[in-house]
Amino acid sequence: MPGPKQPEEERRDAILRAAYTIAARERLGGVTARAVAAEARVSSGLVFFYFESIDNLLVALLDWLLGRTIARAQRGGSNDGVETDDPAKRLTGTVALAVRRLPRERERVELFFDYWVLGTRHPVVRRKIRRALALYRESFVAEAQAAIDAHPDRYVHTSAEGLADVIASFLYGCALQVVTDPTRFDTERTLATLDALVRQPVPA
Amino acid sequence: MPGPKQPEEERRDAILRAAYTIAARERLGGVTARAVAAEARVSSGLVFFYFESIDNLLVALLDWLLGRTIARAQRGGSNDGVETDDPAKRLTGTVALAVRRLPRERERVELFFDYWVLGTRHPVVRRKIRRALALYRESFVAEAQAAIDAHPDRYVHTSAEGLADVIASFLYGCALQVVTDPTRFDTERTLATLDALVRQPVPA
DNA sequence: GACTACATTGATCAAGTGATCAATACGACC
DNA sequence: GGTCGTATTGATCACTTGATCAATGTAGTC
Repeated sequence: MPGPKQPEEERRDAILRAAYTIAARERLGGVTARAVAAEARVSSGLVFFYFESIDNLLVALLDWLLGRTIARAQRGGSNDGVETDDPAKRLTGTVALAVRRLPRERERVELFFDYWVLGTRHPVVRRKIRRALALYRESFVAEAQAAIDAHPDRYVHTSAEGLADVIASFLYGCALQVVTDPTRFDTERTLATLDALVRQPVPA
Repeated sequence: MPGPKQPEEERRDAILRAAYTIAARERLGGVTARAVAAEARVSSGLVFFYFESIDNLLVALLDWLLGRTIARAQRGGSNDGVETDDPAKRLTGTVALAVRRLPRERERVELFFDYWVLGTRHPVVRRKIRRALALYRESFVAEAQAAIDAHPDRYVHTSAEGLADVIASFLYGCALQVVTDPTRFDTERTLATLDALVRQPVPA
């Protein structure tokens, strides 16, 4: 029974939400035209009517995903930290926040890795993934610079970009471990260790 | 023209090597029965004769890959570092070695991430990947323990396992960045930053 | 040379995929 | 109420995939 049913509500969004539902359940491999159509209670042809190709749908889903994840990461990233006047403490606090958020974000982190693999064949996806990683990295540059400025004697020959890079590496690795083996990864132990590692003892 | 051609040379290994050739060129997604058979100059049926299923072939390839990569990592991991009597310097030297090795190992690291993603759907692969990651992590425990013992005042409430965890996270993140954007990632800058971050100034 | 055990082939099947498209139904406008 | 543009359907095509299997070739044995 063809014909427009709810032209007002954005049918496109409904399909996109259905795609996310499936992706959250069965990962990217489960996102097929038929599966999305079934989930959205829609014919398979309509998926192509709105997105033209499955690749386009996947890219749109990635955009949607990045919009939500990055927005949330930045919202809780720079400003929401613990109130401190010590830039170093502030930076470690930001890192701690990011690590603690990982277990909750597991679903999206998994999808992100899926897209990372997809990006090896899909240039558009690859570009978007790179850009997202770069944005995440750069979100630490400002606080890193402040920390460097506060302890110039310690960070000789160190740039804020380099420091942000190290932080990003650490966080990506934590994300990997969280997704790989959530029960094994001990968030607080890792943070305590990190703290001991970078702690600067006050000169007596 | 059926019939055994070179029964002496292990045909199985030839197929496995062909699978690796394709995987190195087009990643795991390119490893299909027909592609492997063509690369090995063999009929597609023979692939199933030796491996029964493509999943089995992929698992065998993963084993082969892990055997080579882990063996190499352990060979150059603990013993081959710079000669130092300071355990902390020795540990950072080991980490530096691991990071510097990444760009050369890029091909295999990429495949490893492919398998990591595959493991989310494939229990056997998942188990093997987890085990490989655990082995890699544990390869730092001994040196971490030595570093802690040498500076017990610094690493209060810090375990060797926790320290190895942090090191592993950092290295996994570096690996991700190397394969994502090899031209951007600055190995030496990252190492210098890491050094400044964990450097302990001698008390005046 | 016949026989047997094994290796090897390639056509073939079933399942699933993305994509196309003629047919149709609905809403709006005159 | 006709007709026109847009949504929507579902059957259908072309293609790729993993897997199967009867047929066929080869080496070794007696």
